[in-house]
Amino acid sequence: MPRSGKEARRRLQQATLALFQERGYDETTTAEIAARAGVTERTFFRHFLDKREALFDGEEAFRDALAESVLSAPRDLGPMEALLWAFHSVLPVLEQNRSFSEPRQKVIAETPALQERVLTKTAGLISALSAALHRRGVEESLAKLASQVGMAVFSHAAKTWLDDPAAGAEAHLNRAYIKLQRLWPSI
Amino acid sequence: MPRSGKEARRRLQQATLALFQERGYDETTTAEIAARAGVTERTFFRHFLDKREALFDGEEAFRDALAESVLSAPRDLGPMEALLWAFHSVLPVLEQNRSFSEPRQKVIAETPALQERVLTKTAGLISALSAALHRRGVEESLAKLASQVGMAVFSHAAKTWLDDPAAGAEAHLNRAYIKLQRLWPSI
DNA sequence: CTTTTTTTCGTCAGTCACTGACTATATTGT
DNA sequence: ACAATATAGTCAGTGACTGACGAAAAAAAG
Repeated sequence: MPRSGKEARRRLQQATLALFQERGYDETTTAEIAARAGVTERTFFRHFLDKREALFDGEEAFRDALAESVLSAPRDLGPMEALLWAFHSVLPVLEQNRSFSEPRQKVIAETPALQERVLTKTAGLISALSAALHRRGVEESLAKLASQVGMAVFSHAAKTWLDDPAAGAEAHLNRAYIKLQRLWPSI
Repeated sequence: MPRSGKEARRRLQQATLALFQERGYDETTTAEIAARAGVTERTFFRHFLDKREALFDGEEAFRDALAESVLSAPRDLGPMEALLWAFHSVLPVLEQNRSFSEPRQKVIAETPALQERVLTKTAGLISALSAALHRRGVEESLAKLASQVGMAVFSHAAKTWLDDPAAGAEAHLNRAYIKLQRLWPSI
C-alpha cells in the first residue's frame, strides 16, 4: 500500500461510497471503511472531519469556482442574471461527475444524516454566492435572498437532470428558471 | 421529583438551553443536562432523539400550523400570496416565543452543529409548505420552488426581526417580500 | 380502597464516532 | 547518506446513543 496521501484519500472515498451502497450508512463503521481502503481508522479521520464528509469531498473547490464565476460575469447583469450566468458556467462540471454523482445521490436519498449534510453544503454555497454578489455591489441582505432563490433553482435543475439526463443539464436549468418566473405572472 | 413525563421534558429543555449558554454546546455533556434536570441520561434520550433535538421541541407543531394555514388561505390567492398569508398568520406565535427564541438564537449562532439542525428543520417546513401548496392545485415542482423562495423570505424576516424587534414582525415580513420583488424590477 | 395495567424512569452493559499524544515509516531536499 | 517533513500506525480515552430488563409511579379497573 503506497503511502502517497492523496491516493489513500481516494481509496477512502471509494470505500465509503461502496460500503454505504452495500450495507447502508448506519450499518457501516468507519473502521470497516478504513479496512477496505487498506488503512487505519485514524487515517480516515485525518483526511475527513467525520464519517459523512468522505462523500462530500471537492465541494469546497466547486464552491470557489461558482463564486469566481459570479465575479467574472458581465457587469451589466442583475443579481439573478449573474447567478444564472455562473450556474451555466459550472454545468460542465456537473456533467463531468455524473457517474460519481448518481450512486452518491441514491445513498443520500435514503440516509437522513447525509441529507442533513447536503443542506449545510448548500448553505455554504449560498453564503459564497451571496458574498460574491455583495462584491458586485448588491446590498447584503438582498444578495442573500437572491442567492437562496438562485440555489433553489439550481438544486431543482440538478435534481431533475439526475432523474432525466437525456435533455441535458442546460435545458433543465432553463426550465427551472422559467418555472420560477411563473410564480409572478407579470414578469 | 414528580414522574409526570411532560414536566421532566420541560426541565430537560430548560437545562439544555441553560447549559449550552453557560459552557457551550461541545463542552456540555448529555449526562450534565440530565443531572441538572434531576433525571438520568437515559431519560434524556427517551424524550429527545439526540443532544440537539432538545432545543428544537415544538417545531413539529409549528410546521403543522403553518401547513394548515396555507390550506385555509383564500382560494383565489396564487402560490406566493398563499404562503405570505400563512406566514402572516403565524407571526403571533413568533412574537409569543420571543423570550425563549432570543437566547436560543445566540447559542445556535455560535454552534455549527446546531445550525446544521436548523437547516433540516427549515427543510421540513419547506416540505410541509410544498405539500400544502400541492393540495391547493399547484404543480409539484413549482410548489417546491415557491416554498423554498417563501421560506427564504420568512427566514430573512425572522432574522431581521430578532435583531430589531422594535418595528414589529409584520413590518419585517413585508420588507423582506419587497426586497425579493426588487430582484425583478419589472414586477 | 385494592388490584391490575400502562407509562415513565433507573440501571447496566455495550457499540461506535471521534480525539489527543506519541511513535514509526516513507518521501523530499540537501 | 542524512536531515527534514509529511503521512500513517498505535494506544488509550471520552462521550453520544441504544437495547434489555427491572422498578416505581400513575392511571384504569374492580
